[in-house]
Amino acid sequence: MTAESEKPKRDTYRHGDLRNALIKAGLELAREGGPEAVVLRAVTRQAGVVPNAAYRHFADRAALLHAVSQAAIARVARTIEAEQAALPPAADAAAAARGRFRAVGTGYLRFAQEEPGLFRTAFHVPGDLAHAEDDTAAGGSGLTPYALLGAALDNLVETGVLPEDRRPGAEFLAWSAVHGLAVLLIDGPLRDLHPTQAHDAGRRVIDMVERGL
Amino acid sequence: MTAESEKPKRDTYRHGDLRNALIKAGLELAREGGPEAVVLRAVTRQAGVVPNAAYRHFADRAALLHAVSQAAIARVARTIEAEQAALPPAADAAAAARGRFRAVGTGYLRFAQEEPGLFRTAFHVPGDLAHAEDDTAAGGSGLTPYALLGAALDNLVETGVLPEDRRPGAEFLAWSAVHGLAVLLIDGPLRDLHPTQAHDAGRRVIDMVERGL
DNA sequence: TACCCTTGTGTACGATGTCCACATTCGGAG
DNA sequence: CTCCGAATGTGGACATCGTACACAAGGGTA
Repeated sequence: MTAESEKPKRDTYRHGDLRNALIKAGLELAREGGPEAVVLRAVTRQAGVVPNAAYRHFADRAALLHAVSQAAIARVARTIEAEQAALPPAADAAAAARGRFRAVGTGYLRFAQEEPGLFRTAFHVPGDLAHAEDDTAAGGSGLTPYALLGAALDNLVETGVLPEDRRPGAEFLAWSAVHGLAVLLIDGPLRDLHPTQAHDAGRRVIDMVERGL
Repeated sequence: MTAESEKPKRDTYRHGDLRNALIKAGLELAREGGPEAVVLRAVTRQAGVVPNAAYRHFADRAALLHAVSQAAIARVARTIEAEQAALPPAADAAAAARGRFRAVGTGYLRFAQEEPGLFRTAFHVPGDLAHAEDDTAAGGSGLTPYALLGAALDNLVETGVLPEDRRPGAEFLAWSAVHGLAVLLIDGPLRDLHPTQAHDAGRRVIDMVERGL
């Protein structure tokens, strides 16, 4: 039991890239077990280093967790981008904008289901969403999930799908609905829904948002 | 610093009502600090009892936290009920049903803002929502928050405000939106919104739900 | 080559959750 | 009324955690 973990035995005294190694190990632990599984000692153990070594790169456990959280947010962004990239060609600009908008929600929800541990870590208290502007939380396009949502909404206005006067604050409405569903799906009563049913629930929520925005 | 807490010095060997005392102390700690502040040793300390005494009433810390969580959910229910009770008389049955429905969301959001620690504790992983049927989570009317929402939706159908074919699964839609906003308000980017603005955001989300249901 | 700043190590401390054996008391059976 | 077992609280111990402090190793630069 004790000797199951990797033992990346280092021959050099210096690690070379500890900071990233710690974040990587943190992501692995967060993947199964969520934020509370990101235990400082476990992370350093996995990196083959003594616990205190972490303090050369992070002020404390909270700082480490924050970095891991940012990395997780970046993965959310990537999933959304992938969802958008996989979209079939649309009839017109308006339809394209709608598709891009819906893909934000779909990708977000898909990530929540496929990687619940990372999802919980990504949006862990406090203010991970608030610092969602840091580029450490961005995906391949350099945009955070929040920024991706904003861009999609802008597009909706440009193509005339969404009236301009409804634009302000629209991200809060959309984000609220989709994030709320994600929580329900992860550890609420919709926890063990079949992926197909879950996808269906996602469709319904996004429908509601489109109608109600 | 250390000697600030109450010292309910017991003269009797038996406490008499430890179980409830522990839950009460847990609620106090959860109030400021959320679920992670419900520390077993701190709880027993506050009850004037040795740590191990808790194990006579709860299997482990998780069980204790669960009980505290249920109590917190009950408070959510009470807040919703109060919100509904304070409603002005409505013109007709349909308007009344609408009011009751909106009050569920308003009360929920109010609780989240006024008692963020308890709110986070109430809906803490895992499955507090799933066990939301226990009567330990019910308010004065004997209904849990979830049941209150369901009842309000039923009422909406009865009075013809909501088409019957839209009823199934409607609680998920409504709950998703409102809960998502609550999270945003508590530790998302809307964290430090003025209460008035927050209330406004709540109105907008509930509007969206009504339109989009 | 010599020095110093960065990075990793070792040891130690207080706090936490939980286990085990023991002490105290209440309530019912005789 | 007494005694005894079940319920309840105590005391001590252990592994693990986050973190502080002093020290060691080694790489970059003068």
